Amino acid sequence: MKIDNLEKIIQDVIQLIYPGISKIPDVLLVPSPEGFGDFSTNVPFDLASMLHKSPVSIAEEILKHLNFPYFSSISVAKPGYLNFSFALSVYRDFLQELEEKGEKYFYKERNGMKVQIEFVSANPTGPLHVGNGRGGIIGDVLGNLLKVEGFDVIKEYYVNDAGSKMNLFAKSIAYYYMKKLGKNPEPVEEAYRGAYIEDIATEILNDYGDSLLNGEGRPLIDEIQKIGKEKMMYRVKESLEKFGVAFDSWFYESSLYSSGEVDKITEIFKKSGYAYEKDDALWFQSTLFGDDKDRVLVRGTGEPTYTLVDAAYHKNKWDRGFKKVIDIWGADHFGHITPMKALIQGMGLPEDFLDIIIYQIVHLFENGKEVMMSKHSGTFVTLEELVNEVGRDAARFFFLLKSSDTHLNFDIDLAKRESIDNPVYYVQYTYARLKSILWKGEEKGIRYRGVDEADLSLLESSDERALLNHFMYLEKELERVARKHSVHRIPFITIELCKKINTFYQNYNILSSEEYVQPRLSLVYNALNVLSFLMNLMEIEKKERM
RNA sequence: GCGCCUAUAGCUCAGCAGGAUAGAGCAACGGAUUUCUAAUCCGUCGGUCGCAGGUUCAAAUCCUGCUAGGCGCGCCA
Repeated sequence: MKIDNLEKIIQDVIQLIYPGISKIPDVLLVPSPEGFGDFSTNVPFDLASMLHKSPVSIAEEILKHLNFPYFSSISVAKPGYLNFSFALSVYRDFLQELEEKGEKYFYKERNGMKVQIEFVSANPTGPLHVGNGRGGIIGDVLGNLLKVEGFDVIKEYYVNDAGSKMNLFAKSIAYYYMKKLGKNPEPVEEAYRGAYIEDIATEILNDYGDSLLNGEGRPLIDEIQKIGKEKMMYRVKESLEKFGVAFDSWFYESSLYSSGEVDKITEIFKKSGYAYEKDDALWFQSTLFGDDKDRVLVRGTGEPTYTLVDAAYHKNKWDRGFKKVIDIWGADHFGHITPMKALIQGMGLPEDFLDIIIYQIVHLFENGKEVMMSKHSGTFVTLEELVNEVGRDAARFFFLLKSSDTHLNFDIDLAKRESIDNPVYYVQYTYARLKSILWKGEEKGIRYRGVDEADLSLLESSDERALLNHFMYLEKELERVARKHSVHRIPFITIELCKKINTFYQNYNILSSEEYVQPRLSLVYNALNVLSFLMNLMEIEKKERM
């Protein structure tokens, strides 16, 4: 028995009592405040205005008709709430299923809908910085969650390996390459300056000697761009691996040129009637779709803009069969939302095809001062440095813990200092504690025999009941998190669960509680199921011992 | 100037499909351990939910107007 089913039952009863109501409001069962039973609904309030009756009288009317064995008690509270205490059979059914399926309990049936999540997608012109880590964890965990919710999810990294930034990157490397070969290259304007640029130049020199010099000019730059990109992507992938973010797919911007898709999309826009020529450029009439100005698709020079290529990319996503794509962008890309959504419509794709999650900027602080970061100047803290500093699990947890709408102030000193009492350790510790109960039980010859042999009626304390209710409510909560893409709720939910587990742990010595052993072990056993599921969702390491 | 994000306890932040006394962690103070992991637990202290209006039986949550901070407004990506 799930909460959903109980909600449905209540809703059906309301339909029976008030057949005249055209649209019955959704019955939502939410955890009750302490002392008001297990779950509550405020449906009587919604009905009150429709029926022109007081919420309390409606609640009482509903109460009269709710003769179901699922509720051990139902009561009406002051302004008009309906409070429910669940019968033990509800928990028993639930635990039976949870024990049988384990973590799979939370996985919904596949719904056949293909969803693509595109994130990080940093230009391969430098190492990933801490901001990329934030986008990375949001996409990674959202992808995991959507898989749980039954979607076919692809996590994709869009490699912006075409365009002027890439060219500048190559020139920046070429400068050092030539210099090391005793040439006297012209300094590059606006060059990338990080130490990695010179490192890559050195590597190229070691790998290829002066052989690239033969055809100076374009071919040299082209060659260096190709090699530099590979070397950079190697580093990017390495950083992501250390951070624990894995992609299913790496999509290269350059492939859109070589496949002819960029040209094709240009034709599509020309035929669409939404494009026009002005000042030698091709413009997209995005103002028709709510933009405040039209956008250039093809420059006067004949080169496509990023805007056009991104349109081609999203068309490609659609052609691959995705029914929903979720792009995760840093706040500095905010301005691209309206044009992008306009492009989607301009190409005749459904408006709701694309969701965009914007995460606010990450500010780094060290020694009480903000660290100014810029890829161009080469002064920034890389994701890899951060992971090395605070550890993979702590870094993931820390980034995940804040709503994407909130600016994230990352105090490096605090992160280092907190690494010892970081909430992630609390969660891991809780897991290890539960594990140890089972081990110690084995040693003593006490083994959990399954919920069928546990007398759940002995679980009468509020600590124990709170755990059961938390288990039951998780599924509903995750649905909401998935719908709203608010993955930062997951660590909070996990911490709340751990808090309840630890209170329970502290208040009862489970292994020496005699007739209570089996029912209490059912809580331990299933808490492990639930906690393990949540940690896997976030991909936080489960330590058996700490 | 326009658009978006943010403003909740000393600090870092949850809560915002409107609902019961506004929550957590850290910090401060006081307790709990012959016991399954004290990396724990319990308690105390601490809040005009940025300001002012409005809608509602009910507003931290919705609407309007302000204020402060951030981000964005390229034939860059």
